[in-house]
Amino acid sequence: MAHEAERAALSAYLEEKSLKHTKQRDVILDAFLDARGHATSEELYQLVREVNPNIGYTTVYRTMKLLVDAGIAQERHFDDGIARYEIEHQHHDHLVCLKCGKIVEFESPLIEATQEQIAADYKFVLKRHRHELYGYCSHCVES
Amino acid sequence: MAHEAERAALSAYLEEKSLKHTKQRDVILDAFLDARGHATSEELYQLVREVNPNIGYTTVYRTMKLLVDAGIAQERHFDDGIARYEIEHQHHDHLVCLKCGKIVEFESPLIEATQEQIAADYKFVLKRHRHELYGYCSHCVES
DNA sequence: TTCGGTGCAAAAGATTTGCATATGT
DNA sequence: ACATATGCAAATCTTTTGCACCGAA
Repeated sequence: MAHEAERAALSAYLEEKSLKHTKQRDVILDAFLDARGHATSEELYQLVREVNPNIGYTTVYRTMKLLVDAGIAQERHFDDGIARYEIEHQHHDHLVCLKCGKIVEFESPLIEATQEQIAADYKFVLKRHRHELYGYCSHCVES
Repeated sequence: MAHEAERAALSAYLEEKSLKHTKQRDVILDAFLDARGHATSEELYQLVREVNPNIGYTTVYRTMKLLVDAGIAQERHFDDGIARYEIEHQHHDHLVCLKCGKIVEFESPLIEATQEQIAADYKFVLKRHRHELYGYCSHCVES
């Protein structure tokens, strides 16, 4: 069975908070991890229903919120205003294709450093950031 | 009367598209320009009603969409998911205070250049970007 | 047995749309 | 006159909440 690290993280969080370990939470965690990031609530709901059609929308929302609190998932809003979830990991930003919707992650230490400098200039204590580049991917530019 | 440039731009756009020049559109344009950016639809609606209480929510939304199409306004979504409008201008990004909501604009040619480089690396043709730094402003850090 | 969890339906908040009426051109 | 604009109310869309019932510990 895959996803051991995240399963363990979830179990630890549930135990710490005296919350319960349910099969719905397992199914949703699996769906989220299988989706490999950037899945919307709707997409997760569909994936989850393939495994267990009795799980409701509400539970998907509530569980994703739980995973965010547990530090396993991160919620993001791109320009369409719909929430997407990705596996929590630091220091990366996104390129989004305006035509096909493809999302590519990138990292730039230079940009990271510059952000810190800018925050310092304005006397802000930085907590997080959002950096998205929108354009057309090589495939969509040609067509 | 202020806002000549934007008024002219709106008139030109209306004429070009055979749309009509109404007093509602004037009032909303004024409210938007007076707000100096980052106003929500709700805030614009309130401002507009001070001038003319008969103007409806719908017209504010429709007119802001029109201003966006005309290239006068730009719609942005920060992390709260509510649309905010700012006067169209290039090359700037935002620092947002997580406590008091203060929004500061900044520019960084270095970051701009790096973005172009990254897009090129991934063979993306860049159209626009969003770059927001979230943290605590100097005032809120102290309290 | 006891809380927390689930699922449904209903509520909520932001934005959009249908439609009859009003108004620029 | 005619086409577009407006304002209201109702509809949408995404997400949240209330509540009775279910199930993990």
